[in-house]
Amino acid sequence: MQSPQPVWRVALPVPLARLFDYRPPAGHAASVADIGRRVRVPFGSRELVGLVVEVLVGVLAEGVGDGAADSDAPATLKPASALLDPTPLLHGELLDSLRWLARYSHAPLGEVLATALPTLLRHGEPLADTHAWAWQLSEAGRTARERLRPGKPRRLAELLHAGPRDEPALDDALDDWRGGARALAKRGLAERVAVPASRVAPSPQPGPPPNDEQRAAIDAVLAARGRFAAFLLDGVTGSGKTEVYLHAIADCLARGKQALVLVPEIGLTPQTLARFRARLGVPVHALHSGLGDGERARTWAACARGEARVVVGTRSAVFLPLPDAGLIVIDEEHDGSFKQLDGLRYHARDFALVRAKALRVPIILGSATPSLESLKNAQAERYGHLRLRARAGVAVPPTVRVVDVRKRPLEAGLSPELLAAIGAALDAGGQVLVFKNRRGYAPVLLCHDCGWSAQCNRCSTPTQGTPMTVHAGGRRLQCHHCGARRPAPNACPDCGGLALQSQGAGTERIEEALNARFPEVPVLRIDRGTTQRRDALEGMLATFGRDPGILVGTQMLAKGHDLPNLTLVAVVGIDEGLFSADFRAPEKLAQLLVQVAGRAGRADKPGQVLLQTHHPQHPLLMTLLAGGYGAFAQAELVQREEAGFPPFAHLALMRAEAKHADVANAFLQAARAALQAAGGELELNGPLPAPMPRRAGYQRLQLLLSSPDRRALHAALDAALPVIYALPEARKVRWSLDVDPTDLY
DNA sequence: AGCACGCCGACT
DNA sequence: GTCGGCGTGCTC
Repeated sequence: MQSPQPVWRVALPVPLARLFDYRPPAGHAASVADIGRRVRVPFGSRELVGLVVEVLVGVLAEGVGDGAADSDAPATLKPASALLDPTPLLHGELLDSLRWLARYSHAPLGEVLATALPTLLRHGEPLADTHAWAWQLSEAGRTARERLRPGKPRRLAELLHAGPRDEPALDDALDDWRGGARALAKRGLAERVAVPASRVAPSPQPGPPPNDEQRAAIDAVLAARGRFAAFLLDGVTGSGKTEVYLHAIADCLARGKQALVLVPEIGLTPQTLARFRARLGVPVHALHSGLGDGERARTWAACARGEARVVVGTRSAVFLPLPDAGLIVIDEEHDGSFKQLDGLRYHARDFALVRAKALRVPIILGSATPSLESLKNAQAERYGHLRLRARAGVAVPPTVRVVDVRKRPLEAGLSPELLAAIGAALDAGGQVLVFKNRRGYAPVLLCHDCGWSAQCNRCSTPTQGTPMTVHAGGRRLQCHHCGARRPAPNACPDCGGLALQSQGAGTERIEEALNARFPEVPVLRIDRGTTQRRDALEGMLATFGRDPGILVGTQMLAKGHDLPNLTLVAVVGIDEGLFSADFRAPEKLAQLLVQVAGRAGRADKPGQVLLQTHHPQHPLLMTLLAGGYGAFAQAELVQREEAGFPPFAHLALMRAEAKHADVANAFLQAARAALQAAGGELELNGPLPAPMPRRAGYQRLQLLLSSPDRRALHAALDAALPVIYALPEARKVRWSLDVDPTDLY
C-alpha cells in the first residue's frame, strides 16, 4: 500500500438507510475539516448534493481497524465531482443534533439533512449573501416627489424623502409598500441599495411592568442563563405569556445572544412580528411556509453568521443554525402543527428540547392548555412549572354554559337558545363568534327518496365510502380526504328523484342561516376556504371592525387575533370530538374548547361561552367545566396511564400503502416478524387496516409498536429496520415509520 | 426516491 | 415495424 487514501463518507438525500463513500476530487487534501461541507457527487446516472459526514483517513492504507471493512477499496470508489463549501455548512451542535434526530426517528441521515436545509442549500447553491436592502429616492425622485398623485407610491416617496429606509423598517411603517416601490423604481424615481448587515445594538422599548407572577417567571428563566433548563409556562389566555418571552429575549439580546421563537402555523401574524420588533428594538426575522426559497435561504445564512438575533418561525425554524444561542421559546407548545406529518415526521417542540440541551440554553414551553406530555414532565420536575393565573388587565374569565340540544329543533345545527343568545349579544352591541369544526356547506348530500348519499369513489372508511362534503352553497361536492371535486347532481343518480338534501351543517351553511336570521349585521366566515391567501385573515378581521357582527369559523379562529369586542362564543358540533376513537381526541377537544372560550370577553367586557351538545353529561365536559383544563388534564393522565398510552407508553407507527391490500399486509406481516425477532418489551398491534383503509385509490394498513420502555422500542427498531429495508416486500409498497405519532388515525 | 433496463400492446 | 406501459433492480 502506498500513501493513505482518504475516503469521504457522504449522506445523500435518498431514502436508503446508508451512507455512500467517495474519493475526494484529485488535488484535494481531505481531512476531518471536510465534515459538514456539501459535495456534488455522481450517483447512478445522476448527480446529487450531499454532505460529508465522516472522513476516513489513513485507515485503509494501514489495513487495520474496522474502518477498512466499512469501505470498499478506494480504487473502485467514484471520485466526488466538487466540494461546494469552503467551510463546513453544518457543524457543532446543529450537526450533532441532526445526527441525534436521524437515530431517534430511524430515518436516513441524508433525509434528515435534506429536511433541515433550505431548498436552495439542498440544491447546492452557495450560502446566500445577507446584506440588507434599503430603498432611497433617486435624484429624479427627489424633484418629482411633490408632483406624484396621492397613493401608495406617493406615500412611500414621502417616507423616503427623509432618508433611505431599510426594508424591515418599511414593513413596519407602510402596509404593502412593495407595490409602490416597484412603481417608483420603474420610473427611475427610487432605487434598491445593498447595505451591509450590521449588528445594531438593541434599543428596546419598555413594555407594561410585569405583575408578580410574570416577574417570578422571568426571574426563573433568567436564573437559568447559560445552561439547559426547560420551563413550562402555564398561563391562561390573556395572562401575558408573551411579556415573559419578551423580557427573557431582551435579556438574551443584551448579552449578545440569539433567541429562537417557534410558533404554530397560525400564530405568526404581522402583529406579532411588529410587537416583537418594537419592543426588542432589533430586526426580527420571520420564517414560515409563505416565504420564497431565496428569503428562507437568506434567513438561514443570517442565522449561521450570527447576524440574525431574533427569529420567529414555524416548525421548520427549529433547524436554523444558532451559533450564539441564548434562549429558545415554544409558544402554544401543545399545538399539533409542530409535528410534521409527512416525510421526516419530527416534532419541532421535542427537537427544540434536544437542541436547547445541546446548546446549553434555557427553553420556555408556553401554553394555556399544555400537552399532557409537558404537564407530566413538569410534575416530574424535569421542567420548571411557571404558572400565570391572573388575566392581565381587568378582564374577567368568561362564564361557560352548556346548552342541551336533545330534542330541540335545529336550524343549520343551531338551537333556538343559541340563536336567542346571539341576538341578545348583538343587541347589546357585542360581537359573536360561532365556532364549528367543519367547513363546507354540509357534510353529506342525501337522497330523501332512496337513501343514496354522495361518496368519494377514491376514499373509504371501514364501513363505507367517505361522504363528500357539499360546498359552494350546494353546487359542488368535495372530498376532504383527497381533495376530489365534482359538481353536485341535480337529481339522485340512483333513483332519479329530486329529493336531494344537504344533511348537517358546515361553516358555509351556518353562515347562510345566520345571514338570513340576522340580516342587519355582517356575517363573516373564516376557514381554509376563505383565507387561502396569506394575511387574508388579518384583512378580513380588520374590515370587520368593532361593530356588532358575527364571525363563523373553524380551528383557525381558536387562537391568536385579539378580538376585543367579542362577548359571545358559541361552540357547536363538538359531539364528534367527544366520541372519536383517537386516544388524543379528548386532549385536543379540551384544548380547543379552552382556547376558543379564551377568545371571549377580553378587555373590559365580560364574555359568555355556550357549548351546544347532545351530551351535556359527558365526563369531559363536566370535568372541564367544574375544574378547568388542569382538572381535565389530571383525569386524562390517569386514563392514559390505565390505557397504556403516551406519555406512559412510547409509540411508533409503521404505515404501508399499496394498490392491493394483501401486498401492504404481507409487508407489515414481515416487518412484524422482524420486530418480534428483535425481542424486548414490545407490544405489536396489527397489521390492521388504517382507519381510512382506502385513500386516493391506495389500500392502507398500519402496524402499531408500543412499549413502556423507550429504549426497548428503539432497540427493537434498530435491530429490525435493516431487515425491513431489505425485505423483498418493501419495494412493492410505500411505507413509512412515525416515531411518537401524534394521532394514530 | 429517481432512473435505467427490459419485455408486451396500439399507433405513425 | 416502433413508442411506451410500468415491473424489478441499483445507486459508493
